[in-house]
Amino acid sequence: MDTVAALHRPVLAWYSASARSLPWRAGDASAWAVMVSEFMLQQTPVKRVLPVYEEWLRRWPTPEALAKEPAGEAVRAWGRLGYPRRALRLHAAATAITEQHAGEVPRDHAQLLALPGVGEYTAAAVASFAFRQRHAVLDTNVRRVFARAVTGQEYPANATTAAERRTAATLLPDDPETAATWAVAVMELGALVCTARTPDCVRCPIAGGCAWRQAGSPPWEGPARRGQSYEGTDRQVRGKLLAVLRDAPGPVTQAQLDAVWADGVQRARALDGLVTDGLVEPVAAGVYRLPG
DNA sequence: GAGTCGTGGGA
DNA sequence: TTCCCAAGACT
Repeated sequence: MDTVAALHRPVLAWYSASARSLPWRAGDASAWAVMVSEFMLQQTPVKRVLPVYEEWLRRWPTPEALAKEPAGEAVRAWGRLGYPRRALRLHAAATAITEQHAGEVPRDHAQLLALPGVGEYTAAAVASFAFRQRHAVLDTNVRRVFARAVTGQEYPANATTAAERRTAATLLPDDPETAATWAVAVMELGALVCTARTPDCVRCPIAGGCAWRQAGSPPWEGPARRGQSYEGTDRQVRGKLLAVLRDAPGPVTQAQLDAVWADGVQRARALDGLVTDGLVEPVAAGVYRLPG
């Protein structure tokens, strides 16, 4: 289909001219560096990732370096990025890479997918960005660009569909190197131009062929996207509890934890969840620490 | 498949 | 100010 190939040139040209200079995109960025960035970028804005990423790569330049440290150090160094289980999983992935892959991030997509914390998106992203392989990379940005440009809807559905995978596969350039650049280019287009709230169609290289624009930019009529209530949830309590652990040099007491949330029932439930997840370790009666 | 899991900044 | 949501994974 010429209509397919016709999308490639303008998007690739736009990316060449407009891409952000990000450390994990530098020519000397290792596969490990790419993997660290992908874990951190899951549901987290680039701006907040940057300083933590730099610190992590300086401190742990290889999977082996991270694997040598207690998981709690990874959790502490995660700082306030959010979803701290990612730190635990990244540490576990580093351990698996060290023990099962001779310290080298695997190039094989299936082996990547088998690592802790690596799902469909991250496996494709690492294989594509770090190893320049041909994979469809479907993140929230890409899904939104395709929903608009191809399907003519303002937003994609909540969960990735088979139709989206077909679309992504169809649009993927044949040449692996070109496919890898295409993947990051579409993602960048979604992040900078085809944004969720107020797309900047004036600067969009494919606005002329965008199905959503051609349809008059109709508003989203699908099911309401689920909101993320936060205030008063267990997640908020977990965050407060873990912040106490992160900010303390060593083990903390029950009293220190009790001080951050009034509801004892909810507080106990949240703490129990953190212990179950392996983010917190009981050391003695009423004493807790980050995992050793 | 729907719920859970943090955090903070921009519109 | 309030609300939306930002390169998902896992159960």
